Amino acid sequence: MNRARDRRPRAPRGSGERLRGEILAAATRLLGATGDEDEVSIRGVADAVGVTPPAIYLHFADKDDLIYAVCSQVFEMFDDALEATDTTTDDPVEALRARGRAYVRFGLDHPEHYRVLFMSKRSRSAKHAEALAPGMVAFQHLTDAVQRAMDAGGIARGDAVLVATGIWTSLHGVTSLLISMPDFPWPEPDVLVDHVCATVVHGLGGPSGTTIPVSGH
Amino acid sequence: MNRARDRRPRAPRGSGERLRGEILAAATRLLGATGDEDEVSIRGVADAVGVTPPAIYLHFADKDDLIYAVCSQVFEMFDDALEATDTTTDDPVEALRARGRAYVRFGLDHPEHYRVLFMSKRSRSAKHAEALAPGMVAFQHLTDAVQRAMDAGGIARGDAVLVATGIWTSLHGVTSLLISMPDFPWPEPDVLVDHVCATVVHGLGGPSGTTIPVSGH
DNA sequence: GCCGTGAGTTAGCGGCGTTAAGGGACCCGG
DNA sequence: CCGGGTCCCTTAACGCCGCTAACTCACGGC
Repeated sequence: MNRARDRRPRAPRGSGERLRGEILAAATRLLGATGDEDEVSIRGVADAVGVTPPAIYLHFADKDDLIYAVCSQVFEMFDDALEATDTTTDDPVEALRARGRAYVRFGLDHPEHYRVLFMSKRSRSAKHAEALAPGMVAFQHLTDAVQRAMDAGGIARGDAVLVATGIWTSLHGVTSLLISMPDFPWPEPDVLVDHVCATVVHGLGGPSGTTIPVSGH
Repeated sequence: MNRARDRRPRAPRGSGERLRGEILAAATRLLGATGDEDEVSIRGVADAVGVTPPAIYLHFADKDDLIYAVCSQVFEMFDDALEATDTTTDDPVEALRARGRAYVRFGLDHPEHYRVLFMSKRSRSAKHAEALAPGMVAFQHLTDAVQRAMDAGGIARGDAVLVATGIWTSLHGVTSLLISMPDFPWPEPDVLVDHVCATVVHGLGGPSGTTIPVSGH
């Protein structure tokens, strides 16, 4: 491993923030390498940075704070990634599907971060809610996209928030199961994602008699 | 707490299995009380039973083995609970919806166990797969129910396994998010579950022009 | 009555998150 | 040129954790 056993040189006077950045970077690297937050230990991070464990606490309140900071960093790109899909099409229904695909892709691209924010058990702290804030923005944007699809007549009118919630939970279901049960005999992820997106969207009504492209065997 | 600090009387000769049962019961109780597997410690379980920690290892290989045994116990009722819904209706599409509602209800009734089996990170051990076996039976039965709905013309024909997978992931999405993000402003769980079930099923096609009962506000 | 064996125990290892207290280099006022 | 403050980090330790090696001790069979 990349152990920096050699003590890191003392930081110059003004730069207390610098260590914070190095800790964050090391933690990010370790979380990515192990794929498991429990494998990322305060002691391990300290060692990778070349510092002693208590030094971490000068910049982060506790381990959760550090982990959330790492995930928060990644999730700042979350809403951007989803919003970017809006430019790919003018059809608001197709836009919903593209958004769904982007959601799942983002989760699979950052499985550990996704797990920490959406699948972990310590979901009641204020820190967690804070780290999750970008996700809440993304939810609002999903609701907006649903409303646009309704206004355009692409899907049946109804409670946009409820419909957005339903879409979100379904996409989360795909994402989280693909992450946590990699050994299940899944169909090709793309096929599954497209199927769920199609099911969810067309299930909302739309032009009557639409035939669903259920991917046959 | 219920600490049984007093040493438990020595077990008679033949009854090695008895302690196993007591350990399992204590672990089940502790998991239910704390709602978090990490809060259930070998030392805590041993203390609750009135025995020293190493005694646990006479009956369980390691902590995961114990936790999985606890969850496995609960999940033996899983498939039964879902299959029981089949007797409630003759309409195979309505049967699918009833099955979906039962799935979510089971997850919410046993959140810690559901989390361990479907949302935890140590999902690669043989023990885990074993504990999950009843869930796999339930998946097969879901696939069968989907096939019946297709045969009856209730939903569009297609790959029953893919469709079942899509239904499962969507239901899991609702269940797992309700468990792990209790503070999100969810709609009433029943409303959400019914909405997702309706969306998923009607999204699969069926008689053209079906109007979806999207629950408006 | 001795002896094997089943059913536990005592003692301890290495790891964890976290905290209290201390030290040493730097900057500034004198 | 020197004393003091302050910032950055260390040393030492506490109390948990999962887990293991080695031992004890009562019971049942010969």
